[in-house]
Amino acid sequence: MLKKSKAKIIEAGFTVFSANPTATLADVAKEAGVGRATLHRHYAGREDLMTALAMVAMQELDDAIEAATKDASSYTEALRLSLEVIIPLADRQMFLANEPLDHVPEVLEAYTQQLEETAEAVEAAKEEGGFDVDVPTAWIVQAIETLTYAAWTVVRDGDATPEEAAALAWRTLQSGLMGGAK
Amino acid sequence: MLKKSKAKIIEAGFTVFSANPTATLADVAKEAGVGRATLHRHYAGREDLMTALAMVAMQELDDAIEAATKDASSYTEALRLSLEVIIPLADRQMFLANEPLDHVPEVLEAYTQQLEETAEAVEAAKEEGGFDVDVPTAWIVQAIETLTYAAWTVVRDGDATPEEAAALAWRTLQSGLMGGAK
DNA sequence: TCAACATGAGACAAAGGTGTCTCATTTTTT
DNA sequence: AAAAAATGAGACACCTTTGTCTCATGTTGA
Repeated sequence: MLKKSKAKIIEAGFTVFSANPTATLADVAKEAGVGRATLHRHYAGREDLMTALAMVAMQELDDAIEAATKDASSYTEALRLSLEVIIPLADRQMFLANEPLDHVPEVLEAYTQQLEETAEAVEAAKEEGGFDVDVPTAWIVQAIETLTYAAWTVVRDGDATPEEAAALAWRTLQSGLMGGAK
Repeated sequence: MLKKSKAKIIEAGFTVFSANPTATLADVAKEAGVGRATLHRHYAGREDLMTALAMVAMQELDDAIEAATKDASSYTEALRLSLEVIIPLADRQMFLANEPLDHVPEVLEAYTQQLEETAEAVEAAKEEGGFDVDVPTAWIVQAIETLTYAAWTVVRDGDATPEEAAALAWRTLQSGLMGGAK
């Protein structure tokens, strides 16, 4: 049952650290229904576990985006579809953002590549007319990331359904929230 | 020199915790050029210090917004001006977001009130036609918050000046980033 | 100058988290 | 059934952080 224990620990890690980023390894082990020693048998320490969680989270993101954009009709549409599928995954990512994992080459590389892929998609969308070429790509990438987070929070707070939140985030990105006349 | 010590500790708190949210009180004391015992004389413990930091940060925000919107011509314009002045203050706020301070009544109340004030301003701006009345206020508030954060990050990363970032954030909110023809 | 107060430095104990190890038990594989 | 592997539980030492206390020094204000 080696695989199962590792999987249970990872899943517990997401659950526990999402709720409390400073939770202890004992908390994680308990949530996983596993002895503390067993956790250490699979992951050398806290940083090891965090690294594993980060890698899993990023892989999940990759997979979800890959699946969602498989048959997108354009880069712009691919970005919209990505936004949609990323929202439910946000809670598996957010607690990692504040984890100082930049010094782990493995994580840094994967993260950097993810950002680059987004940037490339944005540039491609620009050529399609999906985004204004005069707006810096760095800004568009940041806006996508943070609006995804915003969408996740309003869903979490019960202020919108995932579909509604995705639509709002995309609209904000594309055409903003301006109203008509009074 | 009582006042000065407290002030130095607070300032050091912002500096140190911004760089590393899990820094120790010894780190803060050192940065403040103050003995660790002195820190404890002014703030009972870590949570006390964090609470003080949160209150100061929120007060700064209030003051900045108050000053910036003093002679705004409309609620919509007031929101734009607020966005502008908030961006440089973001680094004094962000590290507090991940601090579990909800159980401190003092902080919770101030934070709640701040959100409410923003929501009220948004509703007022809606009536002016600044925002579409069909877009939920909760979304607009979240979008303002997260785009402010986005603006702060691009400035931090050297990808834009504060003025550029503020303009980009506001444009995103108002009319989005859509491009014209290819 | 003198008294009150604030401070720095260091010692100290307490608490919590971490990592390691052992041993008995359970589970899996052969 | 027997061997091998994985696990749970607990004990243990180690380290860091925290909070308290004391004492000598420095600063402020009367």
